Amino acid sequence: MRIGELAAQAGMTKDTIRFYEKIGLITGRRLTNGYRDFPPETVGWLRYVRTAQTLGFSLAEIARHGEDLRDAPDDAEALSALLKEKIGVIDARMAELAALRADLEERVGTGCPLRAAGRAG
Amino acid sequence: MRIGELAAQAGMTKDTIRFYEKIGLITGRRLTNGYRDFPPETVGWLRYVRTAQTLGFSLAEIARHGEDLRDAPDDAEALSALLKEKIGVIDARMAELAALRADLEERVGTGCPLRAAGRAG
DNA sequence: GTAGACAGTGGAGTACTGTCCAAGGTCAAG
DNA sequence: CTTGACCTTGGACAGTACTCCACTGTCTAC
Repeated sequence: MRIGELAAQAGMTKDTIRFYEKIGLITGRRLTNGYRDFPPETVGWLRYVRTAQTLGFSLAEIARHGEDLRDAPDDAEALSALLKEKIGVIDARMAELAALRADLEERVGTGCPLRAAGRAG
Repeated sequence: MRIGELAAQAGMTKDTIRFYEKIGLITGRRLTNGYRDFPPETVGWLRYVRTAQTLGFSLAEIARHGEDLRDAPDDAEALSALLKEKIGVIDARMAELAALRADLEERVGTGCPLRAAGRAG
């Protein structure tokens, strides 16, 4: 798959994909004419990248996730451990969100504006 | 409260606070000697800012939240509506997180690496 | 062999979010 | 009246994540 099609399927620009390749977030072989050639799974990976990104992970972190998982391909236990670690991060983030949500919910009832937030303010 | 104490209580640097003032995220009066003077609620507001930020909201968005709430101070209904809207955003984000989490959980079981993710890849 | 769609490179520029620094003003204590 | 902790400003710099541009090469079709 060449860069144009990948860009279309992943919903991002070619420039973005070249940028991601430059920083090591994705890798691809080259055709004899120099064109990039990506395997179809890259689409899924790029979608995962977008999701993780909107959830607050930096590209560097996401790249590390990918490497971590790539580095332990034949060790199911290590892989599980890694995935569980990521799940832990997500759980922490969800807990933060839940706390913020509860905060706002409380304020819906009391009509107390945001600036008076903060339990120790 | 002067900038140093605010910085200490909010857990950020004075520079950051000056930056936040510059972009309109916080406002404060000035003492006669030119020093900034912040009301104590600013601590809570800054903590909210940090939380919202780690949840993926930009400073511009957060500033808008603040303005929205400031603009409807005496209208309890409008305020509730705004808070509910923010809660909706949080719920959407949590749903995304939950989906990502489920994705990873499934992979913990199957040992399927990340790159094969993406339902349409 | 020329047009047009695709691809490549390198480098500049942008927006956001800070962070650091130099030069200087304010104020309380000794 | 100096020292030291605090404050002011303006501006330079940094890291992240793109985005755009000019110029050039490749491939397909006519």
